[in-house]
Amino acid sequence: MARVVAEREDVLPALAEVFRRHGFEGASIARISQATKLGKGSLYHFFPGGKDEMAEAVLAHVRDWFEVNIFRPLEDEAPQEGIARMFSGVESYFRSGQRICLVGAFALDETRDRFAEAIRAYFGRWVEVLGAALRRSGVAVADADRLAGETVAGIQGAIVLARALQDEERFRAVLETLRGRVSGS
Amino acid sequence: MARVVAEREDVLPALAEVFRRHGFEGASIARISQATKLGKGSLYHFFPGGKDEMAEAVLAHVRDWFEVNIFRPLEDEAPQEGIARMFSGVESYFRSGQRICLVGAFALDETRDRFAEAIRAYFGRWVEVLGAALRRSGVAVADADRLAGETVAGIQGAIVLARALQDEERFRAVLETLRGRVSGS
DNA sequence: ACGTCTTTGTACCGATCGGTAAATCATGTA
DNA sequence: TACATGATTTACCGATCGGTACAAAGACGT
Repeated sequence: MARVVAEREDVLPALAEVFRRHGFEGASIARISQATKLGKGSLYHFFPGGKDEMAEAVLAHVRDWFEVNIFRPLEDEAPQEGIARMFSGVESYFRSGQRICLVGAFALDETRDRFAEAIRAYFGRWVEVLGAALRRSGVAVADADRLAGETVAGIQGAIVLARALQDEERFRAVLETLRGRVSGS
Repeated sequence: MARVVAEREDVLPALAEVFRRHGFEGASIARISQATKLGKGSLYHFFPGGKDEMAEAVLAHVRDWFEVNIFRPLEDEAPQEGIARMFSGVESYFRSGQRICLVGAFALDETRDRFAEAIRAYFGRWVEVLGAALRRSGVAVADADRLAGETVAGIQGAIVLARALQDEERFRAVLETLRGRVSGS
């Protein structure tokens, strides 16, 4: 009874990796079946809505992870600590740019329209909660939102750049610079 | 005789749009045929190498545009002018984040491996040429490369963020901030 | 008008696509 | 042991995938 939910949850990380590597269109059911070690039958048993439901579940799973490990600390802890936790959390989560941001990737092509709400919620909350932390740390209200947007954009761009140049040091360098921006000025 | 090349060139913008909207895997031959108004026969006549050759041609075409409109001005003009031209050029080229960066999108999923050289060359040259302009404008050698990377990453991230939030004002705001970074500090 | 070379439309190929259906298997309970 | 319920395997569906073959049509110099 609890096992059904548990097993579905257990598959989400592998499922997420397929979507990350191949994108929504490139993630074929055959590939998903292989990566999750679940046959087609089981797959459609756990996700009757097909690929769309799988992607939706993965997006929710990612969102949950960020909620617990990034967003909530930004809200609850002291600004400096929350922000420091965000940078280190992001760096290890994205494996220095070797692992991409699933939500960011979905935002780029036409699959964005299919999952518009989940994508908007993820980035909207990130910018909002980081902006609030910045305000609490003394950044002027007029600058906080702009600085939050610059930072989130910078992280997403760092992933693109690091993958393009195949240089994870570049990812760390950009994040280091961003870290200086939010604590310095 | 010259017409053959000319027609192939004429199709590249429409071809690029298909890859932009659907990604490499999502850009089916049927969709490409429809967008370019070229039948399968003509398509494989102009691009005997199939989809891979089409994508390669599009990447080269994009590269050429940036070479002429962004990279070379950064090299040839005064640093401030070249940089200003870069920002305004990028803003109109990406249509305030409504149009994505094809090269950046390719860098994210597994199609990166297929076109690794073209992708690396594009971003490598961008960072390099922007870094050189920054050095000429007086930025310390130690900071120029880092600032260039931050800027290019910021632009890529701004596209992601603007599309995710469906807010082109956000794109302009991030670019405005980046503009201040490279001229200010 | 002719022959040549480029361009196009169309039919077709095997493979794979996402998804369905139903039979079978495993498991826990009464 | 008998039964119910959840989980899995397997075969199959029509549609579409990327790509090929080839003949008809068009363009063009002579």
